[in-house]
Amino acid sequence: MYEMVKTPNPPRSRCPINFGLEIFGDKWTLLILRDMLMVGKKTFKEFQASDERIASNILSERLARLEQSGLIQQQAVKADARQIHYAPTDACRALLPVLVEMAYWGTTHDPKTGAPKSFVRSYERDRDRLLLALAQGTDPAKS
Amino acid sequence: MYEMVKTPNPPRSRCPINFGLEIFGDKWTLLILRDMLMVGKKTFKEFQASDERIASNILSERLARLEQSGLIQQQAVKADARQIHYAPTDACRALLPVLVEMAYWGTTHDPKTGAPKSFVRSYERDRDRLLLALAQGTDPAKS
DNA sequence: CCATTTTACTTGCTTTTTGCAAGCGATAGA
DNA sequence: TCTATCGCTTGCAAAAAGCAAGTAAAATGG
Repeated sequence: MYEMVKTPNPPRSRCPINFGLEIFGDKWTLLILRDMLMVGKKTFKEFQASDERIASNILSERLARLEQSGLIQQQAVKADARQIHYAPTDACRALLPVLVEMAYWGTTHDPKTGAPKSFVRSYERDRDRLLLALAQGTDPAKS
Repeated sequence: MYEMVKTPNPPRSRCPINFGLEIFGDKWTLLILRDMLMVGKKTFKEFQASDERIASNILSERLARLEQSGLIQQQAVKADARQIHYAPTDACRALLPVLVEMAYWGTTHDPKTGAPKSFVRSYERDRDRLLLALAQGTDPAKS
C-alpha cells in the first residue's frame, strides 16, 4: 500500500505554540517553508535541491501534510503537465515573521553563520520594512 | 550504559534557520523554552507537569542538549539539594521573539485556540512592549 | 515516432528517535 | 526511621527518519 498521510492525532494541548509545533515542529518542514516564502521555490525538484538535502520520501510526505494543514496548495503548470507548483496560502505567508525571527537569531548566535551581514543590518534598522520586502519578494537581503 | 548526549553531527547547512532547527527543531524543545521563558518554570518537575505531558526520558535528554547548546544552565538550589534550577542564558532569552511570533501565529490561526484575546491585542497594539514585558516577567498577557 | 530525459514521486529496508511504564538513588520531611 | 519527593535511568515496543533504488507519466531530441 502506498504512503498515506495519517489522520492527525488529537492535539496535546491548546497552547498556540504547541499548535504550530504539531504542524511544523520537526527538522524539515520549516526549511521547506523557508524555501517557499523566502527563496521563492515552487517545485518538488527545487525543494529537493536545497543545501540540507531532504530525502524525497520525506519531502513528499511533508508536502502532503502541509497541504492537509492548509498551508500550501497545488497548482497545475500549464506549460508542463509533469510539474506541480506548490504555493503558500495566507496562513503560510503569516509564518514569515517566525522564519525571520529564527533567521535573525541564527545569524546572531551561530559564530560560523553563512548569512550575510546585510540581513542583520536590515532587520535591526527596520524590521517591518524587511518583512514587507520579503513578503513581496523584493528581497533586500536574503537569508 | 546510561543515556549519553551524542556528539552533534556536522550541520546540514550554514543557513541560520537550519542552525536553529538543529537545536530546537522537534516537537518538545520549544515547549520547554516556552515554559522557561514565558511561564517562569525552573525545575524538572515543573516542565514535566505541562499540559503536553513530556516523557521524563525525553525531558531529561532535551535539558542535557539545551545545556550543551549553551541555551540553559544548571543552578544548585541551596534550600533543597535534590532540586536543580534550569536557567536560560542570554542566547536562550534571545529566542523570545521566535516564541512570541509562533504564539501569535497559533493564536490567530487555530480556530480552537486556548490563548486569551488579550495576547493578540497586546501584540497588535505594541509588539515591542509585549516583548519587553515578557522579558521582565511582567506578563501583561501570557500565552 | 521512438529513445532518452525529466519530474514527482513510491518502495523496501535499516537505523534512529519517540513514547510508555517501571524503577532507582539521593535527599527531605514527619 | 519511614515515607515522599526529585531528578532522573532502563527496557522495550512503535513510529519516524534516512538511504538507495525503482517507477509512471509527460516532455524533449533526433
